[in-house]
Amino acid sequence: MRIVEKAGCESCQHKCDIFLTSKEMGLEDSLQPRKVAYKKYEQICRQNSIVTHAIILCEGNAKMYIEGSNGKNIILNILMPSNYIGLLAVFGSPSYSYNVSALTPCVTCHIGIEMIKKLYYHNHNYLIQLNQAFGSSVASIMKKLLSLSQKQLRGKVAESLIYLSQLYESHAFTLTITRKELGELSGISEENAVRVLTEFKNEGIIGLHGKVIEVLDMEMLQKLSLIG
Amino acid sequence: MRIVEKAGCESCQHKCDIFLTSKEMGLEDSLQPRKVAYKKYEQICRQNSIVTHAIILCEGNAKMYIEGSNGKNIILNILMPSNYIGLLAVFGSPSYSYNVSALTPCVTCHIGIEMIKKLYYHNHNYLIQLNQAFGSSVASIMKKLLSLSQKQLRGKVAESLIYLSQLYESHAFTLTITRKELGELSGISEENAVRVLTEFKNEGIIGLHGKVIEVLDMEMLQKLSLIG
DNA sequence: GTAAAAAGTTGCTACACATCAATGTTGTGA
DNA sequence: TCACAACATTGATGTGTAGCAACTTTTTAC
Repeated sequence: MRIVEKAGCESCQHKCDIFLTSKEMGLEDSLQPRKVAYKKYEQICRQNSIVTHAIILCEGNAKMYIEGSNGKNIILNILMPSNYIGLLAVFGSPSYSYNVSALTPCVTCHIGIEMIKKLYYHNHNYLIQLNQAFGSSVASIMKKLLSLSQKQLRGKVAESLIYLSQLYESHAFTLTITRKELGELSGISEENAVRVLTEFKNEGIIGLHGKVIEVLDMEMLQKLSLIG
Repeated sequence: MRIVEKAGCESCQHKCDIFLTSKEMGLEDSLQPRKVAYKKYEQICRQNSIVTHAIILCEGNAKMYIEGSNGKNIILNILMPSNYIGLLAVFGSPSYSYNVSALTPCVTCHIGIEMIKKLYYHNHNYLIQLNQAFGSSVASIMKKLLSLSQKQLRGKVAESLIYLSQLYESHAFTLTITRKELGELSGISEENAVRVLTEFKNEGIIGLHGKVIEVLDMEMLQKLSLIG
């Protein structure tokens, strides 16, 4: 990781109004937000480490995941600009309860936790936005909980494909994750992720060419996801 | 459910300062908090229904659970006084993402969402408390996610027993849930919940007499939970 | 451009777990 | 107190899924 510029961060300005507000407040330089660049695979934040900044993803794709005691991971989310990264940890807990690492080269915006707290009181709209983002994260974790414990292979993969299709806002998309990671996103093994993808291709539900996936029969995917 | 008194609610006053604040603010009667009584098994809030009140559990035990499309449940938490019930939904989402129902007769305190929003701005300490409770809920859901997807029977049950022991703050406790619900709490079938309990008893890890469980070897439980 | 590493694919096997069934036990309401 | 329902327990069985191994394809790095 390297710091690319001290302040500015126009790319996430539209979202959170942090920068306008920070200017209004006339904050000293050391409290101003910073942009940081990460290489592919680099870890942006680590489970159990202390939260010192709120982080917003400005460019690139990242995965949010938790790792179990046996070394296997579960991917909770794929993060896109301009998602919050530090969000779930900022106010609730002093340390991260998950990892985030870069799937592609990424640029993030780091905002000191002290400044966030000032803004917290200064701008109520920002606060409500933060809480809403928080809430929808919880809802999506709940969904994953159900999916992992009750659905079987095909239902889990179907759900992941629907998720990815919504994430990329298109029926055709290029995966930024490997088959192993698709397995971790679905809570299944790499091998079974491959097997189910092949099945879906053979059944005409999806088109499959390496990392490029095209959803051909979304209705069927929805159905598969629902029945498990 | 029945409304037992219009305001007051001394039992949760120590926790959130809502009532002191509401008096300071001189709120009209219709906005004052209300106490509500529920019978055993009665549902306190329902998945997908609209959130109109923040709810605090004042007396009794309740289970927070989500239900899947196949009718099977996952119990997220056992709630004790004075846990928040509506918490995860209050600011994040307009509707509940889970169910809560009474395991024993319960008394709750309902606070109109409008009043919560007023308090939100009026008392910053309350706000921070709320966010911290929110955060620890998220952390516990993450833990469950890992447990469900990576541990096997004995590890899951061990984790549930540790959870219950901490919940009741004692090595010996009387379950307010059935074996089926212990299964739902652990993400396994009722039959296997029974089998593992019997195993643990035969191995001298726990004492077992119907609903009364005594943890005899907490260290072993911790170990079992960790290795999965 | 070539070698090495990473990612992807397929078949086979073992087993952990859910499910079914039968039966015993406890609790509850008339 | 009796009858019925809910809860608890144990054994037998089928199957969904992880893990292993062998192999091919793609990507990465020098």
